[in-house]
Amino acid sequence: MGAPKQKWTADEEAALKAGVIKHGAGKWRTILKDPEYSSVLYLRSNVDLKDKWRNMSVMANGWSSREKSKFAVKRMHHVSKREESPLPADNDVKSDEDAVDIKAHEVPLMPIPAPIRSTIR
Amino acid sequence: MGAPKQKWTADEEAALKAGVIKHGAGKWRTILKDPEYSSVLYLRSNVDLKDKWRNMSVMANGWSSREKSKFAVKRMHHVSKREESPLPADNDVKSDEDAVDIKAHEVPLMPIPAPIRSTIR
DNA sequence: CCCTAGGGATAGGGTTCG
DNA sequence: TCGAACCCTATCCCTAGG
Repeated sequence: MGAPKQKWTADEEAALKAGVIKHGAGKWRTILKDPEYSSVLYLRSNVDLKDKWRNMSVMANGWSSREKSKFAVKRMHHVSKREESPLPADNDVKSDEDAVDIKAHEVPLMPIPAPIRSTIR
Repeated sequence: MGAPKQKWTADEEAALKAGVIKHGAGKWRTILKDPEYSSVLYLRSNVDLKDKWRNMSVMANGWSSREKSKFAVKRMHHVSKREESPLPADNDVKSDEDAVDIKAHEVPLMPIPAPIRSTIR
């Protein structure tokens, strides 16, 4: 196994971000073929770009973290949810009231030239 | 309180091992859906199988309880920038250094039928 | 056939509990 | 303190649709 998992480097993320700004989100193959970024992203496939962008977008949305202060931690183990319950009655109250601190990204994570996508699939 | 942690039984371990022999390591979902093992492993998730296999593998790898180098694990967050140079001279040539000297087990711990990892990413 | 979007599975690090 | 069991999620895989 040469590369079990290729972690994205900061350079690659920057190149992807720049590529999206230049060509637009969704134009993965175009970004990949741009000689400006191909030198950095040549290890990645168009699908990789898509996946990474999805992940970055999710992170930007809500950090939804679990790193709470030691206070107000009601994260205790519950009863066994093993036992194969057909009903997902698993109501885990996360109740995050944390203030989502914006990372102050100089680049908006979803520029998207023109999302002609009106109909939600 | 109930069962915070479900210890693996010998039956489950045997089923897991058999499943890996039959379907290959990494095919956790496939093993789980195999009716041959689902009767034993139905309490486990595919992630559980993966985790357990990891533990078993670690055990098999030569575990010296001896006083070895305990230099520890000063693992600071060091951004492993295995950055690729503009010259594609580096092709991730990771030779297998694993001298898998499995002798104590009749079952190889990594059979892996066929990693379809052929296409360069 | 190639590409993209999306869902789902896997790998590996981190955390918790005994 | 350490390890087994469990959690989190970035990355990878598979497939439908265009």
